[in-house]
Amino acid sequence: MQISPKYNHIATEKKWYSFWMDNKLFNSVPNEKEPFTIVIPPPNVTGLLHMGHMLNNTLQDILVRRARMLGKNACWVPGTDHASIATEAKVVENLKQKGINKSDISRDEFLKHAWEWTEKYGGGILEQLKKLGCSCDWDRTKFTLDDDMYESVIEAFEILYKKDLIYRGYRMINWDPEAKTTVSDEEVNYIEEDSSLYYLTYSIDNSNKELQIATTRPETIFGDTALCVNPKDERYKDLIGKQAIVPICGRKIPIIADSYVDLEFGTGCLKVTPAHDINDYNLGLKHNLDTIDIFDENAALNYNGLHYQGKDRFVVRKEIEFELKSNNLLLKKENYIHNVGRSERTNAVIEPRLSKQWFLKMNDITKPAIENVLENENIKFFPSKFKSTYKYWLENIKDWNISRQLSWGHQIPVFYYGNKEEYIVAKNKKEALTKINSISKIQYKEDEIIQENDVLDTWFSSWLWPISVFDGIRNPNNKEINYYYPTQDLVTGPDIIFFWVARMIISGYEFRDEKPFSNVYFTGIVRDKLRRKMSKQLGNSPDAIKLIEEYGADSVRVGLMLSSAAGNDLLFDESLCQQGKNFTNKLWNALRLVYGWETDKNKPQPKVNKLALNWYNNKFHNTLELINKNFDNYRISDVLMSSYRLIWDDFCSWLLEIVKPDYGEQIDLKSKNELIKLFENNLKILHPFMPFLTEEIFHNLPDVNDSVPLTISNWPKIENYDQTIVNDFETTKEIISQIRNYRKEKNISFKTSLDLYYLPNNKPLVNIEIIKKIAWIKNLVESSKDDFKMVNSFLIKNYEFFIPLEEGFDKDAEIEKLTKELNYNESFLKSVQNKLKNEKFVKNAPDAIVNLEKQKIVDTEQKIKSLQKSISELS
RNA sequence: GGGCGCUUAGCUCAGUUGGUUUAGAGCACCUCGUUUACACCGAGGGGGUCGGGGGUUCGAAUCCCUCAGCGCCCACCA
Repeated sequence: MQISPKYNHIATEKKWYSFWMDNKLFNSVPNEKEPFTIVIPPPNVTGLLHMGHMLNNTLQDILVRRARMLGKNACWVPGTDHASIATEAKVVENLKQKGINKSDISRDEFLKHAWEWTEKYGGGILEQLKKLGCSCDWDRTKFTLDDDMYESVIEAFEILYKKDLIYRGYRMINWDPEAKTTVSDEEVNYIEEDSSLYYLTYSIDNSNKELQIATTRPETIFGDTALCVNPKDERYKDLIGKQAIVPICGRKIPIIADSYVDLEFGTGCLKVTPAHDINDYNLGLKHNLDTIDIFDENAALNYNGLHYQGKDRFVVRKEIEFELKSNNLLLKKENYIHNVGRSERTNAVIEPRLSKQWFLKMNDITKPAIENVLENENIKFFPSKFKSTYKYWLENIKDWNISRQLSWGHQIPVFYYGNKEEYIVAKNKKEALTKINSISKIQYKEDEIIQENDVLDTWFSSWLWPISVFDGIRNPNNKEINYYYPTQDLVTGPDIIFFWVARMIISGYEFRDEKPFSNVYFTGIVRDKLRRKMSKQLGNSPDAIKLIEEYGADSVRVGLMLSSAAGNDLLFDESLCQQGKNFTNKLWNALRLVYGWETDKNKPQPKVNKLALNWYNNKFHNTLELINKNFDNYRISDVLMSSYRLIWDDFCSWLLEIVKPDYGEQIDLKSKNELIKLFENNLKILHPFMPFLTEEIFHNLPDVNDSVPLTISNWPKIENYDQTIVNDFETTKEIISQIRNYRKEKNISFKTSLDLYYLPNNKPLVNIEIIKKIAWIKNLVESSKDDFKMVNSFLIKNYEFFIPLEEGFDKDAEIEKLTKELNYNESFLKSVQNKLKNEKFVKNAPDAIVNLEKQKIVDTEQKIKSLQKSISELS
């Protein structure tokens, strides 16, 4: 059998993913082993895989695969989120195209459409994650609107309601007059727009005085319920407490004082419209003002708008400007630029609007979330800098508005009866009816009670995710939740630290009195080379699946991980995938090389091989120690880079080159067996990053025992290694580099054998056999300087080596080179000597540091001596 | 406006609680090389006064102050 010269990632990935699935290698059930659990941040059910998902899920897969190899019971729970706002928007849009208006159909009909949509487009993202190689336990796949998940959310609402943590109250929300729905703060874009500032005149009751105010919204005067000035403003002091008359409508409103008003802005006098501005609303609350709503759901004026009733607010703005002007009530109009909130979806100008909403009291339940992250580190953040963001939010936490005026989601389990202001909380209508009739004098019929129309904020189901996927809300003592909870790692973006991470921590302690996870790894945002966020509009986001198809999943994974420190943005460029692909090519060819070797069972192991293999084994465990440490600190990019260099440089460029038999020669059995073992270990540490390629190579290694697939094999155990062997080999590399450099400078072919001379007082070099083989050294001659005319010398650490000169070398250039080096060493020596002359240094610095400096002097003096000799020799 | 953070080689970033010679890596770049694993390669090389200034210290990329530039989050001035 032959190994294909090119690695076929398409066929290989398909083959191994099926193999892993068929053998249920990713499945997990509670057992006696230590659990390692990750719950996926559930992507939008109808979403498609983008670069952010790729980064995030690659990381999770790396952590899960390593945990599995460490012998833990690894369980990665996949699933999707119903994403109420986004999905409902898509469904509404789709219906619109079919000529159906959401407001014309019943809730049940709408939900039917929404489910059809979800079934048609849902779950695609999970299939894409399989292409990436994600080792989720797919039998555990959850969707936030599955019956059991739905019930968990309703149960959680009930529990919190019983604890008196949920209440109904007013809140100013963002109203999209075009879509006729509320939109969340996140869906409002504030854009700087040209506008006008109108200066209006209000007359004062029982006085001939007038007052000027500045406003961008003259059409809202119908909702005015006060004028407000700063109490320190001398101009208006005498007017405070008097009544002003609203232009056109003639209503009397109080003139109040509040330090909120900026003396410098406009006229220093503000008109207060509590129904249509959040700041005015707060002023209204503080000063007990009336609230007059002047708009209907289209943001046209209602009956409060008098003769403007039925006209759109922007039409009214123009017409009222004319009316005010003709009545001499418009003093002036200035150009003005300010931020206008527009709906992300319809681009309509958002109207702030007062509305009844449901809230969760947050202040009472955040204490453990603060203590366990900030005071003790029961939950660790990587990087830890996000702790300050987290802290700031928790310390300034506001009650959570959990209701959304949508249909797609968990319908709030509140049932109204009687005057529709009375309500109870129940799991369903039947239970609600029983409850109501047991407390009410009147006996209601089923059609006389109405369930709250609103659904819960999507995050209200997400915050329960680590608990609800194991059914820990409904059955708090079931076997699964007790085994898998708390989970170990959470991998997510810092953009949802408040929406999701903090709330999961809060809910974990609230519902289970236990953290939801031990570590949070924050990824950065994937950007393009120009640091722009990847977005559909810009079209700068590569097609994730196309990348996988072109480069292979392993190459893309490596590309993503090469430069992704926790919390750092990833500046993605396809060249990163190319680098990943080059690495797969390198590994594939290492396999091809080893695969092609013929073995001689009777050949004794050459000393060179023994030295090299022993070195690599030590180097491997030295690096493995670093890798394990970096894994523990979630320095995943560093892990990959260490592995990359270990395998490319140390394994391929050094070890394989040394052990590689000469043309026509065979390799001895012992070397080959040892090498295969080392190769296998390399594959293991790479497996979490490159699962497909490593599994494929592993099964193709000659004479390997591959009865256990790499995916469930054991992570290499650290063996004691000898640091001096590792260090000595570094010296060896340097010497070989110097010899190569010498050849290059002197234009000597690498095939030409050289003699290498060394001084008798040199310490013997352990790896001299390797130097001879790799650097093509014919003879190693112990010598004294008098023996030969020296042409070049190179000094590495404490060793001195010489190569005899050919005829006709450039003597002056050689002297110049040596003199340059001499000068450097002399000035270096001086600086070290000065340091040691400093009594304070010698007194205060630790002995180890001082000794180090002393050693520097010894070494440098020796170098200088040798350089001086060489120069005089040449002159 | 309030809060948090960043600034180290052309680019992306390490630098583990101040001390291992002259601050590291990957990529990119330059030179040479098609040798039977790999040109998706090999060998070699150049490149940084650690954003500016000041301070603490025997010693600062690392700690403090200050200035400059950049980024993110929250609020969103009528």
